[in-house]
Amino acid sequence: MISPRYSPSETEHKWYSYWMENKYFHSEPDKREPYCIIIPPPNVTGVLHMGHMLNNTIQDILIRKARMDGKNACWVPGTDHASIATEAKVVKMLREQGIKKGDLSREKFLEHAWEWKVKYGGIILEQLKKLGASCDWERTAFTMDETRSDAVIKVFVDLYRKNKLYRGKRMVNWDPEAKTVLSNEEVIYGLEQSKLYFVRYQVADTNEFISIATTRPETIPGDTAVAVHPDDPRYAHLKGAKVIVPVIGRIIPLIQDDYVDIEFGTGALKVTPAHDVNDYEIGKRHDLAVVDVFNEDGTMSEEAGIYAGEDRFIVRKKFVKDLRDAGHIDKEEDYQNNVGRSERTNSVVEPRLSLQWYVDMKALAGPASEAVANDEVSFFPKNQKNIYRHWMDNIKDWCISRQLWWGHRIPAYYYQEDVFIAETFEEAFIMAREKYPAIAPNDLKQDEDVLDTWFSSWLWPISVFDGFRDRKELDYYYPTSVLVTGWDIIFLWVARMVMAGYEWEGKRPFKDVYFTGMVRDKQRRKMSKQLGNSPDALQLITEFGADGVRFGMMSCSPAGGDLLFDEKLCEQGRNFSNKLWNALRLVDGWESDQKAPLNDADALAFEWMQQKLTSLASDVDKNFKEYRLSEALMSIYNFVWTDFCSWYLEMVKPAYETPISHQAKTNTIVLFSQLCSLMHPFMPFITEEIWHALRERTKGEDCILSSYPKAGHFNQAVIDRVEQAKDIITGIRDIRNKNAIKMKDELEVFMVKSSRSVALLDQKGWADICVKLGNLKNIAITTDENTKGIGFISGTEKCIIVIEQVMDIDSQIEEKKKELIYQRGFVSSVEAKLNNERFMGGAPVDVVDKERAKMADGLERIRILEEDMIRLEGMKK
RNA sequence: GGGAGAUUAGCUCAGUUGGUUCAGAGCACCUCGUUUACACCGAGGGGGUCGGGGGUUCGAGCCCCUCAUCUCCCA
Repeated sequence: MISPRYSPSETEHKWYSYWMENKYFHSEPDKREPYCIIIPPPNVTGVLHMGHMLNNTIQDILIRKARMDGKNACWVPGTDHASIATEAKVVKMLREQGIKKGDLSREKFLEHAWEWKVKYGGIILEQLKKLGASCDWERTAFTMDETRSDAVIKVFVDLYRKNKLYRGKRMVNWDPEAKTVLSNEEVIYGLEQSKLYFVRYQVADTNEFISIATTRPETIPGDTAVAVHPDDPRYAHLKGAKVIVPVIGRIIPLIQDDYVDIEFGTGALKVTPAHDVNDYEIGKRHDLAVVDVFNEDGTMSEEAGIYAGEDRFIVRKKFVKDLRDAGHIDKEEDYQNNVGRSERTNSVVEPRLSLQWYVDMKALAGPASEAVANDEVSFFPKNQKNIYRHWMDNIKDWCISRQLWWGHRIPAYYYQEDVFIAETFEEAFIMAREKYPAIAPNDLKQDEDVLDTWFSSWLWPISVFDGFRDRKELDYYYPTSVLVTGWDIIFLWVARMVMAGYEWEGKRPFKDVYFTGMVRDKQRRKMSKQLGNSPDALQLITEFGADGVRFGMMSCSPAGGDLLFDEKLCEQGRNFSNKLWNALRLVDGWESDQKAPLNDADALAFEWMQQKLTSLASDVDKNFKEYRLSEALMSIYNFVWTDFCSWYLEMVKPAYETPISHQAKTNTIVLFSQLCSLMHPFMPFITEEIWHALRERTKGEDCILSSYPKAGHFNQAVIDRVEQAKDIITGIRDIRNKNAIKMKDELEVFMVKSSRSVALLDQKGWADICVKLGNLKNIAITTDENTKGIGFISGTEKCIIVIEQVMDIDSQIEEKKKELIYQRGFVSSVEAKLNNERFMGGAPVDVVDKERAKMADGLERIRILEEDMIRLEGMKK
């Protein structure tokens, strides 16, 4: 006996192992059409969160569907090394053990880091298995493994030789806590409460003062000019003057520059070229000195001249006090300004001048921009195209060095003023020796920095196939079919992959990009660790089953739209699993009779289901093509729950302790199996379980490999006839409800004779279905429109239920009245159209014909309603 | 400051190139129900001036203008 509750945990484990043992997820190039997805590599430090669940469920759905479509499906999994995050984790771990990073050599530190990676780096991949992810695990890649590292180094050297990569001194975003540069994308700006200080600078050799406004008084020691707008009359007389930096005493020029905003503050600006991007530009224009007042950890430098070694924010307070004591503060105002913080460490980002490696993005952007513009790479949803184009049009060079140890060390080797770029030290040394014959190996120093993690992920579609060394697999799988990722990394990752694809392969890396939304909570807040509003992913799986969670994530996640997550969605998924499970219990419990022939009603019910299932498959197919997965899922859900369970199973269900015909049971199993196939990509575990429970399967005859139901022609007329039976049955049930007629009491129903009603009753099995589900004595044609009873309309057919006693006639008359008003409105609106010369002249013929049909139907319904009302009035007396 | 998008039932969203009175789905809600698959259920039902205003058209949820509100991206 099967349990009345579906319990997912054993089932899920059982089938995942089974699939793995049979190597169903593994792909090798062959003659079939490939369908390939590369996973957005999760961070090795990561644990499964809601975003991963959504994203990977989508990929799994697509890859399973492709597999069932007969394609050679390959989903390549892997992780990325996440320089900053991982290094931070390792440093923290070491600190807990009492080891300081600074005390370790680079080699020793990396040993610890690798140890950490081996121990914890695979967690997230194991978690994906719990979700049901059908990745080709034999292909698991890591951005820092040998193959991927080789690709990174090759690409660096290649770009350098092609002159698309350079080293330059630029203002960068500096994270003083991680002591590394950050890309623009890694800086998060937000409004913060701070203070605007008005500071007086004395004009040299006068008693005059000029006041500037600043939020960063601690950078005053780095001032090398004060700037005013050339058109500002307030300061015109100071042209060519010099001013004295307060407290510090340095004499600096007063300059005029268009950049200054006359309206802001006092209209005078302190210029600190070392610590502000705009000031740096001004400095270049006026040939100003650059005084760097900070160390790399955000403490004051020797050059600052004061408070050397103390933190910038502590110094801010101390220095303000000094200024105040010396009478240089005019006033202080509360002020809100945009502050950039490091995405990883949350420390305030410091603009800093430094020598870094850059990729010349303008040199790479052309084909990548073009490809998306002309849909060679198609974005879903489309609106991401604009965002992408805008970024491409305003592209900035990509700073790829990071001052860390965990990552790919930059293959740049320095000697004196020269740099040699080569894949290996040996090669670089040979190059160096050609120029400097006397050089010794120890004289050639490799760059201390590593490369940005994205500099390895942008190669992912190529490097996972070892494409920079061996074309065999690349030629088969590349370009990949679709990339599924969040829109938040469109620039960091997607755009750069497209660039890399064209740069090294001359081809798009993927055909489609499906951008998922962000997972948010019910209040639309992004899920985050800090807020603690993110449910434990694995806990959810335990509670609702992987299928239930997958259903929950997908049922409500429109393509590209944000997903407002609610556990209730998973609950709905679990309930759905249970519904399926009980449908299995029902069918499984049927005793079948080999000799009994298939009756007409069961035959019609089956025919109806088959036709409707083909229609459903057509919808699903269309939705898949447009990545409308949630719509595809919901249409299947409705079909299974309503059409299959509530209608079909009730139609064929045998009476108590009566066997069902063998054919009807077989038909039902065929239908149920097809539904399992349809649902399998969304809910892989329970469908595989039911598939096998329905009947014996031969070896290898598994749901995961079954053929996905295909779109095709279907007989709409058959569908419509049974749909009308459903409508009539619902009408009967409604009248039962309203008149308190028990389901047990059999009723007699007549349909007034018309060509349509006759055709319906001529359909074999049609009346039987109505009789069974409506619990009728009989349903038949009558020519007597005045048959005593209560009438209702189905489509344009008048039906009469023979009843002696009608409850609450007034409210039923009221209902008819409302319906009549509605129908009259309908008819008059159609009439207005038909009487409108311009409509008759302008509208296409088929539209006019439709209007005429609407008119006729409407008039018929009005006629029936009016008669019904008269009859009801008559029953009152 | 520049740009993009949104506004449809209590909530979350569909609504495909204007053409059934078109206003839909799921959830939530209300009434009834211990019929032998399932109360994680069954049957039935109610609910919206499609943000406001104007325009184009024979016809507008859909196209145009305008106002309001919100969200996001970039600086």
